[in-house]
Amino acid sequence: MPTVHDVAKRADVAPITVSRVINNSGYVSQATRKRVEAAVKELGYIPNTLARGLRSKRTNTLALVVTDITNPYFTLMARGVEDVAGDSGYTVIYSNTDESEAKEEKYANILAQRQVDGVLLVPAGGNEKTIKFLVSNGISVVVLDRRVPGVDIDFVRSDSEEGAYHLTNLLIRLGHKRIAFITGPNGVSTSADRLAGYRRALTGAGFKNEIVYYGLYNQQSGNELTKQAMAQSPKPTAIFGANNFIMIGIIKALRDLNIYVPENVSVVGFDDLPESMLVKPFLTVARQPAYEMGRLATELLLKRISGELEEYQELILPTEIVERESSGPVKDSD
Amino acid sequence: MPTVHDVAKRADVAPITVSRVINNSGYVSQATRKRVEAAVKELGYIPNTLARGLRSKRTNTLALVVTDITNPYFTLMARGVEDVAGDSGYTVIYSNTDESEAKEEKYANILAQRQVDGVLLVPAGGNEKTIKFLVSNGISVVVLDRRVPGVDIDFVRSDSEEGAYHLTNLLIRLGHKRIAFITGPNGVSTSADRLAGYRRALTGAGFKNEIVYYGLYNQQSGNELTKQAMAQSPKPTAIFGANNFIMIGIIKALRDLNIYVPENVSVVGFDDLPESMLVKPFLTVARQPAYEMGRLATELLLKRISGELEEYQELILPTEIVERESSGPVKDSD
DNA sequence: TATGTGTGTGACAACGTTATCATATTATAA
DNA sequence: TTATAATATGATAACGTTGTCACACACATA
Repeated sequence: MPTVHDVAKRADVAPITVSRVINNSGYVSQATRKRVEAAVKELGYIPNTLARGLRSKRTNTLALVVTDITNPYFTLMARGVEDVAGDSGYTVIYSNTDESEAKEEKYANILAQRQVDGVLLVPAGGNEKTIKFLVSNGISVVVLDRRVPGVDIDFVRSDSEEGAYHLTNLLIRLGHKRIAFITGPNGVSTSADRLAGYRRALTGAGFKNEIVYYGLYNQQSGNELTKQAMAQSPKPTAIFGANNFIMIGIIKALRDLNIYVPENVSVVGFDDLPESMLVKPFLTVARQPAYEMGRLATELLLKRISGELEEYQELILPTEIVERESSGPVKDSD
Repeated sequence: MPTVHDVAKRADVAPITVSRVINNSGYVSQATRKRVEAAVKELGYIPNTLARGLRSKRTNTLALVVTDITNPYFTLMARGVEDVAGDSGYTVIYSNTDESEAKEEKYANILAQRQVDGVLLVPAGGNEKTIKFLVSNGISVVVLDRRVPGVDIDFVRSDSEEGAYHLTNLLIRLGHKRIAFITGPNGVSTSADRLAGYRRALTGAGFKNEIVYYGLYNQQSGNELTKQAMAQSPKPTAIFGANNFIMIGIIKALRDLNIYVPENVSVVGFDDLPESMLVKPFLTVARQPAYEMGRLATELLLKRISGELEEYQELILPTEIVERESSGPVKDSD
């Protein structure tokens, strides 16, 4: 492999001049630049990012740490991240925590070893440990999707409370009075915020009977909790799933129970599913602007890295209610 | 940030001994190891992978280059890669080429700069340029999913020809005689192989009327070509989509045309869709063992990197035919 | 004419780690 | 008892790049 030295020798300049040419920094005359560029091409020179990073303290690498990259919500977010990062010459490393703080810490350690310039983090728990660890190792952090109380850092998320409020109100307007809320882990802020929105809507309508099930943000959990909910008497006439996978679990459970949606039970929830994978979109949802969140968070992170930012930011984006077939008026008998 | 030197000073040893402890290499006495480990902990020492890689020539990084990581086929493959890589202490970088050779070359260059130890490549075109470039830069390569003729390298893919043959035969057994084949780009080997399987089945049944449409491996292309196909007279009674996104395009086009599946037209194709995202699996498919392919390819790559392999391997895994509701017997009138 | 500013180039050292070679001690085999 | 191997530790240099400082020249300004 040729190095700057080889290129320098061939172009009859000092290595540092080669560096200036490939980094487009400092002063280099047109003639010299041409000679160096020719030498680079002739030798097939490829700069070594390890040596670069070691010396310059910048790796042009970001990390996106999410709970589950196969969730289309995070996949779309990743696209937003990738697009902004790529345009600025950054490479992105992805990691999955599966909602485990242990995994999160493990990855944080790896990212520190790799000297990434910044991390976009969807925190697995409410724990601030990872954030502090990264920051103390000189790595900029933007927290995505979730709140972490009492930490001075940049945040980007959508308005879970407001989205859940509107979604619940939609059900109430359709005449539903017994609305079950099936959500994720108790300690995760999105769970709490969506629950708060659901509660605000119920309270606003004068309802006192909240029906809440905590579980995990996955299909199986949604499935099991739906069966629990539908075993009660009287049954709920509508179910709110706190994320997309939970919603699918709900729909499948209802089908197993021979309960039609929306004729017998309405279903709504958070996060859309990708049109590219569906024959027909069916679910009424509060859609989070995942791509935009990824974009904004990355732009924020890059500014933070370059030091152009003073105060910490907290960006909260609105959700969009998309009404489809899974929600309908309550049956008269209910 | 503390370095090996700081740790060494604190543990009263030479830096190289610290290196031996954290790498578990060479001889270190129990007592010394304990002291070093204590010092590492006390100082919060984190090894710098840049320096490590620069000196040792190994970065413990692999890259997975696919055409579209949002395709669940590749997402599942990525999981297989990640699992094996993670277990062996490797980090994985992901890149999307969107079937563009230009992007592929761009990423190959970035990966070379980053000194990755190996690349798992789904080649965008039939071009061997990228492969040769990587190999010439000392990077091991395993080619996934597609053939590239005339290149000495490791291959892992599934048996497209055989899968397409069985799928087509399934339609023939159901009485279909006019079977349209909607596929991806002409130059991509999976297109060619699946077409070959389709042809072999037709020939075996004595049919002469192949109906083939080339396009892209996406929903829109599947959609448009289906409308073309259904504008012919006589219409096909079954359509074979060469991948999952094409299939979804087919289904949507048929719905737009008020054609029922499978009552009026049967639909089959390659690649399954993730159960986690579907309310109800519906499509009859040849399922490729994507996770297993990812696993095997990564194991192969790691062996190739460590030099324990002599001859180049070519692993071809069988597909699994999953019969569901989208395929049914042809109507009598046809 | 003296001074300052923009331009162009290079020498040197350092980033943090580990490969390589060297040395010393202890255990084992001949 | 001597030779040989296994164990334990360290000194030195090198990986490939760029930050920092230095120097030289051209031109403009006071």
